[in-house]
Amino acid sequence: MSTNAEIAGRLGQIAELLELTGADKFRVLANQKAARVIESLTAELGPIARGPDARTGLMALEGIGPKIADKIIELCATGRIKELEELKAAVPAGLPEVMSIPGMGPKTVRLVWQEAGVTDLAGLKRIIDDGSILNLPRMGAKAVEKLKASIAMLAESRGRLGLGVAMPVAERVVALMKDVKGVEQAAFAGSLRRGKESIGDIDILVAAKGAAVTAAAEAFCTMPGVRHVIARGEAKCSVRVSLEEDGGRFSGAPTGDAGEAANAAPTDAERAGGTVQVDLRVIEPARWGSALMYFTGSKEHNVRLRQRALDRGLTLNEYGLFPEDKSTSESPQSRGVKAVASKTEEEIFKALELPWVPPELREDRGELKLESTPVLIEVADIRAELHSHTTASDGTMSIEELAERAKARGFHTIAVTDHSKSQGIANGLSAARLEAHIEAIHAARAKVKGITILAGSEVDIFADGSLDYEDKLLAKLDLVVASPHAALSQDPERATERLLKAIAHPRVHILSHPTGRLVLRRRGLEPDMAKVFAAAKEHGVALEINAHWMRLDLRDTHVHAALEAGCVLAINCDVHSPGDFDNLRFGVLTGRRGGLTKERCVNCWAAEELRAWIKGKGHG
DNA sequence: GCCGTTTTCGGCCCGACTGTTTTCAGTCG
Repeated sequence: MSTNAEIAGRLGQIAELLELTGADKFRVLANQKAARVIESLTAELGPIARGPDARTGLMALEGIGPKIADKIIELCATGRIKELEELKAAVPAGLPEVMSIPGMGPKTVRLVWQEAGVTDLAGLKRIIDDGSILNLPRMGAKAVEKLKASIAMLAESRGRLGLGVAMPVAERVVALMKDVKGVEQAAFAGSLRRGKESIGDIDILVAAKGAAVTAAAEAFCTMPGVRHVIARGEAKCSVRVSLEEDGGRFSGAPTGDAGEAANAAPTDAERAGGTVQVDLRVIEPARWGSALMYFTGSKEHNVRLRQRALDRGLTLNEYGLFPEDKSTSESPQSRGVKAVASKTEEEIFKALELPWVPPELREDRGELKLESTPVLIEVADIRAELHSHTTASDGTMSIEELAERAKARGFHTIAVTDHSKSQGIANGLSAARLEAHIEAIHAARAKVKGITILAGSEVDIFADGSLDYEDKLLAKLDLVVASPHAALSQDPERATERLLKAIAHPRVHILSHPTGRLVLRRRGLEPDMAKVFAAAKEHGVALEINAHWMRLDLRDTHVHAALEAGCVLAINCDVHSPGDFDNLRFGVLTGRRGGLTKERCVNCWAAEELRAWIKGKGHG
């Protein structure tokens, strides 16, 4: 049994070790690319690799040729890859960690390994402490000081940040940069603009000229919260900024989500040592579009765009799209060549004969084949919240307050879905309490006008796929949201059966946070998602993107696959307290990354359409 | 190690910053 994650992991290891042996960099690149491709697949490769046409089947995937196909087949058949074993034998096990130190690339690691016998982090520290590292070529006092600082930083900054932690920091910095005199534009770019679920660092882009350039760099490096200036140049600065994180119910707040805070790992801020790296680039206003594109990435998307430019006799960089001139190696911008396009992203895409591509789709997952700009879902399209909790279980609001808050957001419908009886720690409702709660919801309906309040429940899906209430009781509800909360490390086969059984239940409307994963913290279930999607399509069950930034479950690649399978989706905030409504944008970003449109999201439907779907499903 | 509407071999994106250097190698994004 080899999951895609395992296959990708092994290939990534091969790439890393190859780098350390000084192998051809394109061979390294090929393994990295294959790992990346496999990681974002939703269909499992295992069955293909064990099937009759394994080699052909695998080679149909981009980036996988005969050699890598054979490695995958070998792994699935024997549980190991000979090449990897050999590399592991040849490269000391501690070196990959040494290479993870900022400033230590493959060349330098090789140098300290071969010339000074360093085989792990302790060895590196040793030659730094005894000063012998200075005897190596290109190793001066300053380089060693930086290395020391990097090692110290590494201990406290390993790990990435959740979207919800990074976004407020980025927004604060952008607002600050916009206030600098002479700054014409400021925005965050990078993986944050693409809406990725986790962020390594924050990229800030500023358009300015003349005195404003240095003013921007100065303001950036001295802004509140800067703990350390890593680099400071005219056009580029890097700093580490203090973090404040509120993980809400996932970080030990009193309103624990079914006790999940109790076994949760340290918060992002804690793991990151309380800081995040923020990079600033200052560019001329006339080059805003090309710079924004460049720094938004993804890297793979950019490579693809550059290739496309070259195919058209053009060359693309962060300064613009230029005519290619093979007679010189000097860059077009330094020769004063006029750009074909540079001011806006739109004009550059147009010059490359492409529609503008929304940032969330720029992952080299086929977005350059789009014939027009897709109209993806937006926060303003959402008209209903279908997953929320009140004081009856572990929420902080009464039914009336919840409904008023939802109404204030412009929603036409709110579903009250408190926890079911087995969620004892979340004060889950017994059958009798649920009966009474349904009555209370009906009473609130009469009080709060201008919004439909649905009586629902977030019903636990047990490990065997059965539900936490009797069918007779479920039949009294307007809406049933079914979720896995416990037994989240069961094997993929059982997880698949579990979810399929829940989906097939005639009373279930929405499968909520289907895998139970927590971003950067917990893997959650790893069922055969293709089967889950096929079943959801068959039974008309909506698959939820839980909008809390620590869940984002379904994840982006699942969203894409679910849409391909013909499913409808839901984006719910899983509201426990008033602020949770604000997480909607993270769910929407994730939906957009998967190509979600408002037509395919039940929360965007008009009241009558939504009601008809709920009713039809309920009697189905 | 992958890939091919000019290729089954010879390509494979591009620039800033840093530190150690006198013209550049390495790292990073």
